[in-house]
Amino acid sequence: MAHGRLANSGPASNSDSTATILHADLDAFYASVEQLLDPSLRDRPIAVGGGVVLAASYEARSFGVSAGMPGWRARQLCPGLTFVGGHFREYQRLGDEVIEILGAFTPVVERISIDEAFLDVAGAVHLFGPPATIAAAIRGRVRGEVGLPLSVGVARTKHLAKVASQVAKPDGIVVVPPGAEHAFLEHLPVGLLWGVGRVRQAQLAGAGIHTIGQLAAVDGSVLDNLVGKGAGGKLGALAGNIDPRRVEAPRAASSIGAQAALGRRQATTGLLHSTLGYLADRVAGRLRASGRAARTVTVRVRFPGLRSVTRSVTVRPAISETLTLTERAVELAGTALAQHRGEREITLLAVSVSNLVEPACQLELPLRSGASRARSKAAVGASRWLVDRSMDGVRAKFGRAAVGYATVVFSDMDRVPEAFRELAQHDPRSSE
DNA sequence: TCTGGGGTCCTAGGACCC
DNA sequence: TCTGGGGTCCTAGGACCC
Repeated sequence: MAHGRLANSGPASNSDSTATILHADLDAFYASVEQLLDPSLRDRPIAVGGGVVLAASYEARSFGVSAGMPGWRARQLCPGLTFVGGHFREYQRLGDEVIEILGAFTPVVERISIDEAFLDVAGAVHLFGPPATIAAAIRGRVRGEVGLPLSVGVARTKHLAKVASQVAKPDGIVVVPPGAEHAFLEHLPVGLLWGVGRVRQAQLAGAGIHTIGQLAAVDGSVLDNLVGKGAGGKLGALAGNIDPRRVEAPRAASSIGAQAALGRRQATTGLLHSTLGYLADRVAGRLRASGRAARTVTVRVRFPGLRSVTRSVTVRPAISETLTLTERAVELAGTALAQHRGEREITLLAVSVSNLVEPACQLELPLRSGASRARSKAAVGASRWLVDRSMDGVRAKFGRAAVGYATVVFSDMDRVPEAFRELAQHDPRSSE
């Protein structure tokens, strides 16, 4: 690193310009947990996953193996690679333990995924010392009590703290003292900025922009033309270190979805019904558990070659009934497929709901005389909702498999471990 | 032989309203 | 007769994040 590791930020002042934002990020989390659980895997190139690499140990990364890579490609790059199945419940448990340790230093913790969180330690320096000292103490406790390597970035803003923790990896601390921000960022690659992925990195590289310093020097309108207006403004602010976001409590999710990879399959009516039924069942269940209903339903159909289309519909009243969601999803998938008749096979189906609202009172059953179509529709909705609620209750006691709609119970969609689906939801509120 | 599951945010065009 | 401007909502797609 051009700027090395700034292990010391000097004595902390109590002024507003002190860097008190920490970003704590577990290193190669899934892979590190596997190496923790099975000592024979330590110091060896391993990957969690199978068809796709979910996480790679640093030993594997040195061969070029990285998360998201197809399994066959990873084996090509690293012939000695060991694949491990994945202990998803352990990931959740150990991730929670780490977050608990963070909470011992400050209540201002914003968990943003299973393995990383922001902290603002402004109110904790009197108890625990300067931020750099707190960062070191956190790392020590996580290493000692949980057994996992954690990297920490310390800076004045969240975004900068996150960049710093990436620079600190593996297993390090980087402190960016106030005033040193521009020097710190100048020679770092643009890809370290939040919001710069493969595509934008390539766009920027095409314009000769490789470092954050170069990006900060670019005129705003030029940047807008390069990567689009919204992204351009954001990137400019980030590169120029104007980033006022605070550490905050997690919000409720604004969408809920589920998907299932199918391999290559003929899009038969039977496949559509069973798969969409299964997915709608998962989504609607979580929707009801959150006490909300959805106005917008979206279905995604993916074809070979990762080409995908989405179809969505916005309805009123909002829905949370499994069968109603299934019907909308089947209709949408039908529309999408009718518009892509050339496609013989599909590789994935996804159902998601958004536009989430507080449900209207579900128990008003308009069952009096002369049921109009609207009224009978409402009655169907209400009775479906009651059936769903009683199934939710049974499942809460006896597990998902205890009861369900026939197409769902008999579908073969549980190839993906339930624990992985639960983990992927990573709803930060669930582990308070 | 391009793969897993779960999300967020942004854009652009069109419908529709005043 | 069809011109102005502004706003909201909806749909489809895409980049990005873990």
